[in-house]
Amino acid sequence: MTELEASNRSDLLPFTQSLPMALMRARESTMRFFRPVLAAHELTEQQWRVLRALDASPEAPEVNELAQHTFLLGPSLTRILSNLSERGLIARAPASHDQRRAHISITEDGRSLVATIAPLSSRQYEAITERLGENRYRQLTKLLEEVADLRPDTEEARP
Amino acid sequence: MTELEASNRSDLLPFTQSLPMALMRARESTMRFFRPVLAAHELTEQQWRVLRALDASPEAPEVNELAQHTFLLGPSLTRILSNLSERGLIARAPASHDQRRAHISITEDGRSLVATIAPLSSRQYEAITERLGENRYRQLTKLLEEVADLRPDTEEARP
DNA sequence: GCAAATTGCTACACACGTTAACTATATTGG
DNA sequence: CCAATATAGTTAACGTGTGTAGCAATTTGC
Repeated sequence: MTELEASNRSDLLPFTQSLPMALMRARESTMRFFRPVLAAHELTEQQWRVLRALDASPEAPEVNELAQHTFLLGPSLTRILSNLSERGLIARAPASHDQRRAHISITEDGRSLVATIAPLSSRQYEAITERLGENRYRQLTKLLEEVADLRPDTEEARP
Repeated sequence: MTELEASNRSDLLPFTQSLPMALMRARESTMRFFRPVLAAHELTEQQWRVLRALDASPEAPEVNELAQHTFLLGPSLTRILSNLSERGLIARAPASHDQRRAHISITEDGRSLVATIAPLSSRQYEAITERLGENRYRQLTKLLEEVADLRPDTEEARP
């Protein structure tokens, strides 16, 4: 036991048992599998998520829709789309009936990049699943979904 | 099934089953419990981790040691310590035998802030544990530790 | 001893998460 | 019709993660 863990004046959980911390470290570990693959193609994980979503989408979605499917917030997505657009991996087309909206589509360059990275990415997933075991993997994703659905009830100050 | 999930040209997992995504969303959910508490005192989660670690430490640790215990990176910790120092919540003292090192300690103001927030934080942990059930909670933290210990084996280019 | 390598920490660049403000376009109500 | 409101998206500001580079103090190896 180290010095820092020895005392606990404030009656708090040690860090290793703190759920947010444990989640962050676990995510960090899994990302260590993927980051090298993506970095080799100058992509961040979020950029990759966007490309992957667009590649899988049969039609060009609007920004809002894309944000929901990639779990990105508007401002982040705006930046990511600017970046990907400059690199010619995606394209934007204004909606005909509503000038506020824009349809985002993946370009041929974008598609071939996805096709290049996809198998490498899959291999990393397989590596993780193997090490963890399919049972534990399924167990974990199930628990994570439950946690993701948790909401604080003390939403005071609701107008 | 939505449009984006319908097709999957690249043979990849849908987003909701991607482990890094699931971990991120789960963390996001848990943080929704704590953020209001910390925000009320102008603290970020990382700043709170540092204060909590210092409060629990019997002696003033060096920056390196503190980084390990809070799972923060050096550059991040540097910024956080500057911030907390300006606010008078921590103090730095150069090590006597090695001028590169510095010992970080929590001030009385810092301690009283921790004492104020700690019970509120604990209440949020209890809320999460209750909703999830103690069994699931333990199960989850155990799995997360296993995942956190995963390392990619394909560390090519090892000098 | 003193140059070379190492260590502890900081600075900087780039990207994302979050919140709030802002612009431009559409829609609604009187 | 036109003002008031709502919506889609962007911009701005701040803090953090990651990676790289840098500086100063210390240790090492000859």
